[in-house]
Amino acid sequence: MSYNRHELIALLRRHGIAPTHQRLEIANVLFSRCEHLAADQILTLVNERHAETSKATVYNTLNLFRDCGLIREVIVDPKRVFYDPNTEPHHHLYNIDTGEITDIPANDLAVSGLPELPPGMVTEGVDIVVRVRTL
Amino acid sequence: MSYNRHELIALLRRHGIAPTHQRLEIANVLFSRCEHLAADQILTLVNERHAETSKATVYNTLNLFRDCGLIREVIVDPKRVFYDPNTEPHHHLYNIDTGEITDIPANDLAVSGLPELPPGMVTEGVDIVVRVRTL
DNA sequence: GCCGGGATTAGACAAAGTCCAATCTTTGGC
DNA sequence: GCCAAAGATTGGACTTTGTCTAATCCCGGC
Repeated sequence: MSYNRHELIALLRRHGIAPTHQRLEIANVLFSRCEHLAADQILTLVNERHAETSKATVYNTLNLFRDCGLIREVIVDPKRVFYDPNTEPHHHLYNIDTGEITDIPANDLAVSGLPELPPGMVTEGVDIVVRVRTL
Repeated sequence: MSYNRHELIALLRRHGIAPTHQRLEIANVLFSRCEHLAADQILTLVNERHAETSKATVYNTLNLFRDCGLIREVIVDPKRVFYDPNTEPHHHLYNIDTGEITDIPANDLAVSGLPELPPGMVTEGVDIVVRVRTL
């Protein structure tokens, strides 16, 4: 799940996103590690060598990537949104002590007994969060 | 699920919470309707007739109620936390268009295929959010 | 009714995220 | 390769949610 510059450009183009400098930097940070990062962490990482990307751009870009299905939002911490470069169907393990987030593949996971949806509604997704604590 | 003043006092006492004026007002707002309310909505509702409860107290009280297991936090909207007076095991249906939150009883709902937890960790809870959209 | 400890308060503060208008880049047509 | 238009980026002000603090208030036990 690590990409070189050309692959990143292709990835963005495939999603209809113009590959600018800043977007490539942000995409690189996201896809070069398989972690769940918050906007402020991404802002720090992107500007680690040379400050060249603003806060506004980081937020714009993350929202854009999310809208284009390139990344997913993970909402487990009321303080901040995390971004997940893994768009395969999966769920999350959330350690409420450390804040650590781990993926749970959706493969052999099944939910039974969900009620019928009210008419005129479509399911957008089912998110499962297993909240754990260090003993 | 509606309580009179005496029942509310008993409810707080049972959870080891001193029943003050403001706490009773807040408990009343929470338990007299079976909705999922955010802190700012509770602040408004509590002060509807006479302004008598401050923002700080609303936040203090909600955190206290949550820590004592009187209410539950629902984290589905990155913008604000909702509070749920229903402490029975259940999950949530979240309409991403309207923001409406509905309970899904956990009775006949089962999740199979969850992986083993890493050693030294205990499950604190499993939250399922079905995100729906109005067609 | 008095007293002490816990509860409440206004308002300052903090952090996450949005908005804006000016400026800079990218891109497609030539 | 060059140019203009469309789109992207920017700093900084702003908003919103929630926390903190130190002063004041009030509840319950005596």
